[in-house]
Amino acid sequence: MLSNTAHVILGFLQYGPLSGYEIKQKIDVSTRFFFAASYGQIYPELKQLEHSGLVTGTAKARGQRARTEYELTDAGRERLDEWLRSPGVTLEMRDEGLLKLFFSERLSNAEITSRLDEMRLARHAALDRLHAIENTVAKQIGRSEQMTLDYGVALHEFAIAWYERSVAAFDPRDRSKSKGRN
Amino acid sequence: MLSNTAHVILGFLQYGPLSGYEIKQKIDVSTRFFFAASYGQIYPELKQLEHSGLVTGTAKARGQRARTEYELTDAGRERLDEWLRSPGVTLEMRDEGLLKLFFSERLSNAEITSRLDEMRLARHAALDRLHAIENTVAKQIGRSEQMTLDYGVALHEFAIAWYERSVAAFDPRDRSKSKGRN
DNA sequence: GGTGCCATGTAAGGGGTTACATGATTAT
DNA sequence: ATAATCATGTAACCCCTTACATGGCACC
Repeated sequence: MLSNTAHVILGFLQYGPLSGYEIKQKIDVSTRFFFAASYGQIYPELKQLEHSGLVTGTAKARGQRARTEYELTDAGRERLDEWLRSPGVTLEMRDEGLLKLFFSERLSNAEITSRLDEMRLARHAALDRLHAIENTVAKQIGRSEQMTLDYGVALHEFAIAWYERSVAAFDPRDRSKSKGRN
Repeated sequence: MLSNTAHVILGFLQYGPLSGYEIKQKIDVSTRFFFAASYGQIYPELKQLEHSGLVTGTAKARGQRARTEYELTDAGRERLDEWLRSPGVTLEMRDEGLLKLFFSERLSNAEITSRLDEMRLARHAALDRLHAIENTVAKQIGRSEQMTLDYGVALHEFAIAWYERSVAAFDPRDRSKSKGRN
């Protein structure tokens, strides 16, 4: 069984050879908001994928700077396709803000609306990052990549709307208090 | 620094003493959809929290069946409050279905709409579980707990609507294909 | 007497992050 | 010259899940 990180690597390699560094960059400007990965994961995983014969690494130094490009083998492409054609099972989320809200029974309305406001601002920041990505790479990405970006935007917007509704429910008279970005 | 799991434990203990088993049960019918935990986490964490003086365990056997009830110490309550009053930082999600969609550039429309349909059904199942919880415990839970349940329902409904819109975008003429639950 | 729930735990392993270490190259 | 970026990697650690192990109790 391959980890999801392994599948992400295979996924990016389907369009052509990449170095570990480049894969990390791609993740940071695309899947990051619903699937992150770090170097500490990527480099060892690449070696293991090579060991299993799903990718091959080729030394492609740039000047004196060492660099290894990886590309899919036939087995790797097959494995990727198999994964893509099977149902996606894991769906996890960890939302510390929501967790705090859940346990905030004893807090004041002001305190709770502060948390909600912070959550809203965090979502706005995430939205900004997505919009920035849209503006830089959106022209060169495909249909399904565009869809996931779209989902991200819609999701954050949904959350923002929900926070706003909740704040209003806590604080029906005073609508002037929410800080910034309205 | 306490882990989120530790905070969840403290959070549940604020309303009265509980055993590890009971904490796990509570998690499964409440925070589970945005924060899960297993026995392998809970029992060791309880011991560590006791070691740090944030909870105290008392043997409360039921007949011959061993049972340890934990309750918050003053330090534990203080620590919980501190956490509740600070901004919630971590917000992660891992959505394997979305990940597959992202890499599905080369798949057929039928294949992609299959994935979307599976995702939709999974969300429906999650919604059913939330509604079941609402019907059983909703009367005895507080305002902020109710809000998080609410969020869960709204979130799944948002996702379902998005999947439906996306399937329609792929398959504008044939609206009859989506399997079940319409 | 078996099934299912109550109740507690541990061992092994997976998956992941953070911090650190090293060095080349490019832009300012 | 120096900061930023390219590029690769490892060690330590954290958090968590799965599987296993044990046994009492209740109900049919």
